[in-house]
Amino acid sequence: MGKPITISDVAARAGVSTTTVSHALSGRRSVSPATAARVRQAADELGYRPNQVASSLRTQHTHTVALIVPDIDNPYYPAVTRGLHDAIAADGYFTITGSTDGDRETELGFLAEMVRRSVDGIVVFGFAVDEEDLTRVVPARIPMVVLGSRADTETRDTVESDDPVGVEAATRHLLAQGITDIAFVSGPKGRGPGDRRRTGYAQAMQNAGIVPAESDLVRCDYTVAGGRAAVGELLARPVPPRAVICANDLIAIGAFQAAADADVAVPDGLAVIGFDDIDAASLVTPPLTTVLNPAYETGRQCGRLLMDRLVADYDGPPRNVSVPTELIVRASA
Amino acid sequence: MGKPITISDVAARAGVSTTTVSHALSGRRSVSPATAARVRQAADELGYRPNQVASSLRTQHTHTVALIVPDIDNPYYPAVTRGLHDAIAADGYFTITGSTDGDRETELGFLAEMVRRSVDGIVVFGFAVDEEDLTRVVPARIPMVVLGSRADTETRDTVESDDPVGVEAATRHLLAQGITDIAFVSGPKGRGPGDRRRTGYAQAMQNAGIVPAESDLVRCDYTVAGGRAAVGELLARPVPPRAVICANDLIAIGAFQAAADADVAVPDGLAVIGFDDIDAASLVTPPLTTVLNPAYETGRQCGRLLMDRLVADYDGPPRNVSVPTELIVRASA
DNA sequence: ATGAAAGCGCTAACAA
DNA sequence: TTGTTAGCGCTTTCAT
Repeated sequence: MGKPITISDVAARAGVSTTTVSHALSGRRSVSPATAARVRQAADELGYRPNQVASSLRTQHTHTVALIVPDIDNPYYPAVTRGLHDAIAADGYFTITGSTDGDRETELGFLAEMVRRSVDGIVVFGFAVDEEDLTRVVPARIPMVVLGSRADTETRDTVESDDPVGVEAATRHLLAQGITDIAFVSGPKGRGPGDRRRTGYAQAMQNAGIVPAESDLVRCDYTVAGGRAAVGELLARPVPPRAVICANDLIAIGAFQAAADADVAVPDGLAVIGFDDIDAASLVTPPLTTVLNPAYETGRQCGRLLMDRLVADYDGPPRNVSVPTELIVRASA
Repeated sequence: MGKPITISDVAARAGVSTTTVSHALSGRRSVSPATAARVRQAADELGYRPNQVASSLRTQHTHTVALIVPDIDNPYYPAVTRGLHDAIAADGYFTITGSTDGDRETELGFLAEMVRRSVDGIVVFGFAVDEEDLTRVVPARIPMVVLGSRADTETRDTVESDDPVGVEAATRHLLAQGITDIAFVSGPKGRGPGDRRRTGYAQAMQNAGIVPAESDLVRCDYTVAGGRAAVGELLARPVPPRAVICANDLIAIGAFQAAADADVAVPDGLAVIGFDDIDAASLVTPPLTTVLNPAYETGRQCGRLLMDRLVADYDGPPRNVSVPTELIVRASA
């Protein structure tokens, strides 16, 4: 029980060389059926487990993919993780995960450590690292998929959900009901996906020939409290908007609270649309109309891009994958 | 750029042996300051990254911990993951994660693969594997922490949240308000944590000298739809209960819907208490009173137990850690 | 304070 | 079809 069994132990017991054991078990070279059987039996009897570390050192492949996210405990990322996992598990790859709090030093340190560990591929949700950091710290030989807007799409494989398209659909959904007085609640300037999402709103309004007032764009933190305050102010105006589209679901749920505060009914007094489709979206009252942020599919696409290079030997130019969002119509709009 | 830099490259450039480079960089043997400086400079100039796989093969330590969960996309597990991560990151350990869908073959396969990869420790949320599987597939030399009720507490390090204590507190919270007509909504018989949680309810009732009617225990799936149906039936009785304690938050949110269906107000007509404190618990209307399932702390304790054996060289008998739950009083009860 | 050399366990030329 | 041998890149005795 003390010493692990090695390939030599198996070779000795089967009366063959280690080479033959290796090939008998991996099937990478033909071995006579009789020998193969003897080897397998010896391996079974000894309870042999090939040492993957030794194999990795020799082959230079670890069958491991690193995933770097800001916070594994934020519901969006577990879904990505699951998608990635499902896309690579079939090829025998596993995921090693790092949660960085979006801190640049932590991101860089984790990237460096993954390089040391010879991971075969990397998926980065980089909040703080920039293109220059990536090229400096990750050797070009390691395939990498970059998410988030800081990626250089010319030189990197990237995956991105088409948030503007989803918000455009959301806006049209309101316009189709004759609602034109629509405000957009974005996140803090320059932080997070709010402004990118807003472009979909702007586009739809423009297509409808409507020019939103400056005052129809407001900002707050990506939180329930932020949404409640921001939409509260909106509703206190002499002419409050008839609908709000929010940069994420938490803000939208804050909008519910603001409406309750102001004795405004949702959706009749105020229509509310969120973004993400978090678990709570279908559980609140009324159920929230929102844009599905396809986290699982995003993770899956990351895995596909990586596997294409690692197992399918794709060696072409960088590819930029866009993952479709989808408007989920519930009761709030 | 093609070839990675190895320790020999550094040694050559610094004009010393690889031994000295190793020691200069690791500090495991004293090196003259002058030499150390030359080595560090050479390493810097070449952009040397020690190969962790080679190091692992030599030292037999991978600084990697495997985490096996049924579904990384279920909000409970990411929180555990985060706790584990935070407990081991300081010591330079990383986590490799597998999601098994609670399938026995998948669990076994993943365990075997982790053994092949020489992980230094394992945390298992095993739904399907039993004690015998674990001993068979995981060598005794690899420290392991087992969660979930199938673990043999005599021989294994285990971590478990004290769900019954939390539910007992929840029950007392109702009793203190003079509410005695309390039903408990558990999960399907023998599946999941429902029945263990119910023991806390039974205990509190007994302590109060109340014998719940047989009919005050009902069962349903751990879902919103399940809760809605089960509590719907409860409310349709000639004498409906004045309160329900639910085996998880989803069931409790289903109870909200059932109350709305029956035109019963929460909490005045029906008090509702859940379990877990999922994100949605504070977002629904009214905010849900629930028992906090300390997922993060659970993960952290797993990490501590492992690090004690891996880093602090603890070699004593198995330890069984109980993580405290906590009643979170909001508006629903 | 430093180095030579062995070897962790495996795979893959190359040879037979 | 099978074996011999040389490493993958590092750490660690053992010597000096």
